[in-house]
Amino acid sequence: MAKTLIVLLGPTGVGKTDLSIRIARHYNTEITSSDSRQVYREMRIGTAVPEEEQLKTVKHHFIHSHSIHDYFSSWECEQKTLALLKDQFKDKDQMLMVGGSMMYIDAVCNGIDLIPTISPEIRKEVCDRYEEKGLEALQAELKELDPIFYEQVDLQNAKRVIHAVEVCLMSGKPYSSLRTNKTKERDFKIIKIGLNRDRAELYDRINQRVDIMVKEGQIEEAKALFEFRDLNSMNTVGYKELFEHFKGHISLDKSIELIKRNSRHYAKRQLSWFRRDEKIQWFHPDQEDEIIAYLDSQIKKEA
RNA sequence: GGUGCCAUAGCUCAGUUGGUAGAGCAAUGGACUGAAAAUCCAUGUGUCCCCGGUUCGAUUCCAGGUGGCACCA
Repeated sequence: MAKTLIVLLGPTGVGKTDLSIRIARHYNTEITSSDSRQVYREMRIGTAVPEEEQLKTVKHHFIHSHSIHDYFSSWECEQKTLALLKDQFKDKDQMLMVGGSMMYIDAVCNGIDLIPTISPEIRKEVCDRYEEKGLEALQAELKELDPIFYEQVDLQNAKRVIHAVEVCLMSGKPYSSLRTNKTKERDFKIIKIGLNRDRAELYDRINQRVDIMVKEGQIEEAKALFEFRDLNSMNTVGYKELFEHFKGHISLDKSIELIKRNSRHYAKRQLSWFRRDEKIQWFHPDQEDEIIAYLDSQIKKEA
């Protein structure tokens, strides 16, 4: 039988976690996470990590596996997840991957190109130049270093321009020459289940979830991490807004309102990314039986 | 009960000396290759409270009604 990776994806707050437990138990398998924030053990309430009970019921991987001080990226996600799957598929036919981080999912399913990790020195150098001379200077630099990518990139997006320049400097090659645009072959089958619900309903759930997080101690959790606010891992919805409040820039109510709005925006961006993936079969989270039936039929299909 | 003010987008409001309207926020669509819960781009959705009157034409002016707020009883 072909080994199968079941991917359960969808926007934040849609209800992936609860369903994932049922699916994992149905196939008597474990869960690997594709969530760029739940990997960090210092964050619990604000990232809506699965409940203790759920973690006990089904073994999870890449939940709280790293510290906010660690470097983690979609490349690590791809490498580590593939290694885990290789190991798990020795005695399992199915594995379940759950999470909403678009690029992480993409990295595992399709792979990403080999690009050098940017050294802190280069990152600082390029970011400083951006601060001092502005976006236009970096655009001009990119035009010199990689005229091909210069034509493709969204020039208004400073992060993209900065990163392209960094890669060129780091590798000594044009960034575009490292981008193969090829999908990597996997030696396992992939079935993608997308969860979605009515937009108003989704936003309602998101808003309510934020209120619950606050009740459960999100403010205290964020306060304890305030000193690490400059870490990239702390550039996270549910924390960065509270940091603004701690700095005295906005009221507590305003920061909570912003957490809700930013979560909604994130959900919208996730849907926008997922929509173009034709391999995703979409369901409402309540359609548990339909989902299991669909998975069963797909697993059998090519076997 | 009386007087005054207000009623325009999902919300807060601006505006039209009479030619069917626009800001902020919210919202919507999109992009995305090692920071991605990041970052960037685009988009105005409307019985201008209701009913009459004046007018070629009323969201705008006038009368009445309804609702809200304030003050006086």
